[in-house]
Amino acid sequence: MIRKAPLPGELLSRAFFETSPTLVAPRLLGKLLVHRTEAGLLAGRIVEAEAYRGPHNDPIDTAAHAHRGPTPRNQVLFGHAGHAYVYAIYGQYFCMNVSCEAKGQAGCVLIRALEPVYGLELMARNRHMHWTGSLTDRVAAQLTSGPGRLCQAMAIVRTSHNGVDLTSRRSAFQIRDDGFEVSEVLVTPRIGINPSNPALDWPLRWVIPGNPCVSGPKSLSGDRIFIP
DNA sequence: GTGATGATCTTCT
DNA sequence: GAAGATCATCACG
Repeated sequence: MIRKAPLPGELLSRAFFETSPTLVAPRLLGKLLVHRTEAGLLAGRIVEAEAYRGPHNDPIDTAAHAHRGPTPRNQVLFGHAGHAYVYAIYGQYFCMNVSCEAKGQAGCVLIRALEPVYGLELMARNRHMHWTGSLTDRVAAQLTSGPGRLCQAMAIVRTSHNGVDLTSRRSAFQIRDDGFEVSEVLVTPRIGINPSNPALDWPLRWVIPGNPCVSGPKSLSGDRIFIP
């Protein structure tokens, strides 16, 4: 029988995600988002993530899709943890989240940026970019810096991936730990929140400092946190 | 490098 | 009917 090549690292368990997104988001930094496609293996290291809290918290996170309770769009967020929540935004892009918390409670982590690791040429094709064969910092950022860009590069679309269990061995779409260690992260407010939103300044965005693929304004400041 | 603008369409009110 | 967890492009300094 034909045996598929082993995927890098170890699959993250559901327990990893069955807690507050404010704990999950920083822990996801350095992990691999992996997508096994017909055209080849795609994978990127998570370098930026944001937490969106469920409506059971006080005060309510009014920037979160789940803040008014379940709707047809956000129902995945109220199910089991570790599932992909993929939605369309601004008519032409997708954003990819991982559901957190126990079943019945919402909460998720938005994956905002990756550092490309596997399938670079295919990522470039997905992004309609010319592939030169060398991965400069600039090219890496053009591939997967930003939630819309990384979905395009990783071939993530709502119709195929919304609701997929990222913790299943059978899934072509997973998050894995290849042992990469992150010693220091930066916390900042989230990107793209409406200025009139009370949650505008909540420090719920985590990045790997200095990574070329981190999105958003470089001027955005935050606090450094050292992970023991 | 930074900042403004338009594209484009789904979702919820 | 309005807003939106964005991006590419263009002007400007």
